[in-house]
Amino acid sequence: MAQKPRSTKPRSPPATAPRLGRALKRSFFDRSVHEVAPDLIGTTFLVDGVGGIITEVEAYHHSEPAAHSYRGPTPRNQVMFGPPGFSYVYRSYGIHWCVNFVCEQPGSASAVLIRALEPTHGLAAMRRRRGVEDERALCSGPGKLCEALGITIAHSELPLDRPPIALHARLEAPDIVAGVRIGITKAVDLPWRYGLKGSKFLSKRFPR
DNA sequence: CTAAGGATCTACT
DNA sequence: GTAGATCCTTAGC
Repeated sequence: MAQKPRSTKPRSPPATAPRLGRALKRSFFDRSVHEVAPDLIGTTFLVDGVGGIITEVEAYHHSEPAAHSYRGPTPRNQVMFGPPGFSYVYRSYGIHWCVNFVCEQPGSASAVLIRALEPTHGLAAMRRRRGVEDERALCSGPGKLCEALGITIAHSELPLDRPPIALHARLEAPDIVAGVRIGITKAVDLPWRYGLKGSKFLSKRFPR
């Protein structure tokens, strides 16, 4: 007698991580921070294989007072004054780490703050590090995503195209929204925050 | 809403 | 040197 057609195959495997685009080279960052920042939306950012799709960033330029580089080089921000394509990690509010990608020519002192990701790779590691289950709470803020990816000051001043860091190009052009930056008290009106339109993985909604 | 938390920077002595 | 303010945030009330 024919058996019931119930599945003899193993349960469908866990959702596989999305296919990755080509690896980004350091030269990707050798452009205006205002071009690089929106171009980062939709790219995949991994640290030791853990990470996801960048959904939210902010641009900072030395010419405006919200930038750490505004008052010139210091021990903390000196990597911002160096060549593009390197990481800049700083301690925020004495508690969290935040990661930036340095852009433009040496001396331009501009960088993109990575503010949120859609987790796609290494979800178990992220949940363990963050101590929360909800996917939307893993990387929805600059401090949260550093905790989820294991980023500390040890990850500052590293090249963005070498392990442990990897960046992969987006496969399709995303719809991007812009707005004012979050958490700053100076130059508050510059619309230099960029986000993936409609994403559920933002630190905060973009006003319509 | 606010505390937590510690480095960093400015403005002085 | 040292005091005091600030800070690209988050979690929890």
